[in-house]
Amino acid sequence: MPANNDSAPAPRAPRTPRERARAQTTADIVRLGREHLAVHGAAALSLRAVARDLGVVSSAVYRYVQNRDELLTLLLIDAYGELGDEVEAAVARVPEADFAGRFRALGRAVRGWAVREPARYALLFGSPVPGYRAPAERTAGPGTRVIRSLTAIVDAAWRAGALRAEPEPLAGPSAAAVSAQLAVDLAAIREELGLALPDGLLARGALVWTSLFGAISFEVFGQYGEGTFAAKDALFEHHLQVLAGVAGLE
Amino acid sequence: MPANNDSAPAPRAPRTPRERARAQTTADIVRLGREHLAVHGAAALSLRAVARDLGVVSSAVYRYVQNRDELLTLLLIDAYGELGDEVEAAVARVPEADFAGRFRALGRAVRGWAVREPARYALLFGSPVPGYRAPAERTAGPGTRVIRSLTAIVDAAWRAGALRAEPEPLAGPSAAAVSAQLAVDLAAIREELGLALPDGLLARGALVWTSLFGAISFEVFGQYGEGTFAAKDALFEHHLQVLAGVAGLE
DNA sequence: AACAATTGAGAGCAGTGCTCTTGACTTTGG
DNA sequence: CCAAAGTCAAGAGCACTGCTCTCAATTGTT
Repeated sequence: MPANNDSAPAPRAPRTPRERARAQTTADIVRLGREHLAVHGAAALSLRAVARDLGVVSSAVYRYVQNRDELLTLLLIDAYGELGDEVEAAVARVPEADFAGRFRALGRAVRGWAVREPARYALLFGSPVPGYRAPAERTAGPGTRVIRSLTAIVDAAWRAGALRAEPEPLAGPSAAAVSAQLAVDLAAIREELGLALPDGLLARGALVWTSLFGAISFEVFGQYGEGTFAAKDALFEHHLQVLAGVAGLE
Repeated sequence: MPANNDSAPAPRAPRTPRERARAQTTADIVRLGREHLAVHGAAALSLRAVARDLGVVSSAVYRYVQNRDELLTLLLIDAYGELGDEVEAAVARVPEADFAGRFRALGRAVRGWAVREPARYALLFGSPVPGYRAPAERTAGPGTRVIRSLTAIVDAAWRAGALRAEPEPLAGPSAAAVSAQLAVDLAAIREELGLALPDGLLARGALVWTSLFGAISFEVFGQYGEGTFAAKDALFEHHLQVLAGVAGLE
């Protein structure tokens, strides 16, 4: 698990043996929960089943985890962390100046993890689990690592003057529909992420971002149909290529 | 509910009063199920709750619906039907020759329905309900109406020679990754949908297709964050504009 | 060693999907 | 017209879920 961004009474390195044992049990619960999640899916995640696997009665688990939702939150953070680690590592493996290459590496990393961990991917990017609301204060940090990586790549390309062409400004044929609110919202995002990208490229970045996850979700969630489509790798590579162009990279 | 594409012992117009009563009760169950689905989500859909609303004991519902999965399937078909109706109507409202306009109308129709019916959208395009497998023989027909509409638009534009430019062939910079299998798969799709589009445009169509749903899913599933982003309409219009360009329309 | 905090077990409540039996009702055939 | 056949709702019951509460035992600390 990666560094969890403070906030909340962050439990630090356990000193007493009690704290050590407690941390160990909690980690075991998360580990078993992760396994159940991977096998049976989020909505079927059962605290009682985890307790059985832990060799303990169900009520005992509630000593370590407030309720089912809290376990889901722990698993959410856990998954965000693993995905973030893999994506950042994959991006770092490509030379800093190869912006399109870095983008493709990011896309492949996300897809690779998603295909390997469909249930956990569904927890992060699929339809929300009914009745569960992720606490923003705990998931916002780890949950934005991938989008930060993506925008960092595009922004670096922009600053380096390596963007293929200036895309059409936001006010184009559908100028009437483009509200001033959008410029305000984009400015807020630019501020928050410390970017230099102009509006048009920022909006295109959002499209590339959602498109990437749309393509992956279609594959992971089986919308392509069962086995009818075999060349998913090749199609995804094609999509990465086109999306890089949409972002202005290349 | 729209025409359900035969297959299965399609129950025709009920003659006897028994059949009439039975059909009425089944329709009531679907209606109540739809309401529960819209309010509480798919995974929380409870046959017992539907029975309560129907003013009947839980076991009685099993006379009309085999099990929870069957009700889910009925709701799936119901939702596909409604979405398909709305999309086709929206597309038909735009002149046949305005290909880009038809595409945008399709996108807006899908998004409008999705925002209005998030739980049902999630049932169709979100993460799969654990333990539930949609029976392909019953959902394949109604489930492909939107993609058929989309490909029909692009294909018509192609046949009319109205595609802005010939996009790069599939074998580009990432030629090595583009397998022969992809050409085979694309040919199968072209055959099945009766299209004339060349490989490159077909692949781009798939990207546009998944991108559209990626953008909508991000909005519907709340990945944008709560209220932090207000100009979703304008951003979506921008995305439609860019995606039309990706498809080769304009 | 004594104390207090922590922990696990167990019972219990309310909910779920689903099955089976039972009794009543409706439709149909002779 | 009446009985057989078909249909239906109700209820009990099983196994599962999340979660709470009490009680006893363990365990670390003083």
